[in-house]
Amino acid sequence: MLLNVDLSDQRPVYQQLRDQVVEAIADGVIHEGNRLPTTRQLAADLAVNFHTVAKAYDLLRQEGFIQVSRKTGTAVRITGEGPAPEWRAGLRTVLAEAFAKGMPKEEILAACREVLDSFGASRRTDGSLA
Amino acid sequence: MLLNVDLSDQRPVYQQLRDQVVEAIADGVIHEGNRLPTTRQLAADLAVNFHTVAKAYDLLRQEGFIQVSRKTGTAVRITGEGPAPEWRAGLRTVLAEAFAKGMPKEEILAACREVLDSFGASRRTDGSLA
Amino acid sequence: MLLNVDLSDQRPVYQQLRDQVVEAIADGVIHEGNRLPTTRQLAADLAVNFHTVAKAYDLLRQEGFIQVSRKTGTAVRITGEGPAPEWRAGLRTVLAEAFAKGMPKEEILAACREVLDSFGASRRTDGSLA
Amino acid sequence: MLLNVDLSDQRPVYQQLRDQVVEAIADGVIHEGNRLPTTRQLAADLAVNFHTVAKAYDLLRQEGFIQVSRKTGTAVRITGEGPAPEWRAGLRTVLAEAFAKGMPKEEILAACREVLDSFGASRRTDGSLA
DNA sequence: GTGGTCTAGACCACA
DNA sequence: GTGGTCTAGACCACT
Repeated sequence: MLLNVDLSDQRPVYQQLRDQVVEAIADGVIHEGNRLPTTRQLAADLAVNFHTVAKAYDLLRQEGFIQVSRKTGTAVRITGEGPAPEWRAGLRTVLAEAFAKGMPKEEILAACREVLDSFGASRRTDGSLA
Repeated sequence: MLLNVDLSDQRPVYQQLRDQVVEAIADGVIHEGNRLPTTRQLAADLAVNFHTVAKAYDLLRQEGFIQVSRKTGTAVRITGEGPAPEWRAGLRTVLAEAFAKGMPKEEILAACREVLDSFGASRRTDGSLA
Repeated sequence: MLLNVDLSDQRPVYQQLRDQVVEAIADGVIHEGNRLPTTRQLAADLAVNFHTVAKAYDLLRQEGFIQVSRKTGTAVRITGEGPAPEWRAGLRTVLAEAFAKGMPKEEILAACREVLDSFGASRRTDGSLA
Repeated sequence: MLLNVDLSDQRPVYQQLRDQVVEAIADGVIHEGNRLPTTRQLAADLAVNFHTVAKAYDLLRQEGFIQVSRKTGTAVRITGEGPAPEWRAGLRTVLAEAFAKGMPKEEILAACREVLDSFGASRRTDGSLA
């Protein structure tokens, strides 16, 4: 079960799914060309409304993380174009939260390094997502 | 005009204000003990309802960034306790967004370093926030 | 009618509702997973504004007593993490009130025991809260 | 400095003063007949408005903890009549907070015992309060 | 004069 | 149909 829904999470369900797919790509758990389950399939597995899954997929498509085709379904797509320009604003806010709470810059940077080190390490064979 | 509202932003207004105050603290633009404008004053300056400002202030108070007193109004408060444990999850998501888009780890780390370098540097003389 | 509002009470209405829900959980009248009425429904039943009920629910959510989901509404959540550290300060004040009024320590302790004995005993069949 | 004011505390200042006096009586730090500072004196020491101190004293007087005389000033008064009937409601709420958070009854009772044990032990010679 | 509470009602996001 | 956001305005508590 790679994707899951936490109802106690503040984020909307579609956002949770979107974030988990992005992190799964970063982790290397899913790769370029891997196919994602159909919206109805994933919705059934997670016991959520399929419109919710569709919204998450649509968001991922707009952001360029996946490619949707009527014939071949939904597939992961690595573009290499880098994040959108707004990305830095989000990074700035997250880092500011820690620094404004008194966390030293070196520790924040160390945390970033640790997180980055955890990316691109995992591999899985079956490619199932849920 | 340190604080401002962008209606085209998808974030709620109170969240924008919260984020801007946190970044202003990280930037060193406002410091321990500095007073923030009164809810009604800031609301008037930004042309939003005072309840919206009050919600932003309440959120900042819950997070420990400010101290609200009926006597002295609202003041910045530096705790030095570090960010909440959930903070790392948010950091992970943000960094994953860049890495999944093909941005190299070194570049991501460089971006983090740049953002951190921009903190704690600014100073302003008048202390006005809006 | 499990929840009710007393306008002559000095506590704000949202605090009364919060306290009553906490006591209802302690009493065992409502359990893990039980759904609370919707904010607008409860507001209508109690003849208060739905924002007031929403504030009570938001407080309970912050404290970890309930879980709010756009999907399933509001549900009771038992965490088992124990009270916040500040809890002892509140306990101390309450006990001091009795002791400073001359109530003997054994009697105070007996009162605590009685109150605790009354918890976790009740059960109700219909599950209606208001 | 027996009494002090914490602006970051959620409680109003007059309530903080009232609680501290009650706890000081329970602790045995101040006794029957001890005189409290004048409102103006205490207000000056704590750097608060003297109306605030007057409000705290008035509350304590209404509750029977102190006696106010134009001639002899304000003095502590132990009545031995026990707490007001509403006291149990407050106790119930505090204990419910812990039990609803999963704290075992024995632990709650142990906490009550510890707090009670801490009462009536202290003594001070000079009787100064602030 | 500050923040807090409550009301009333509109509109939106989410599922 | 649920909760969330925002507006508008009244009144109160506290200092």
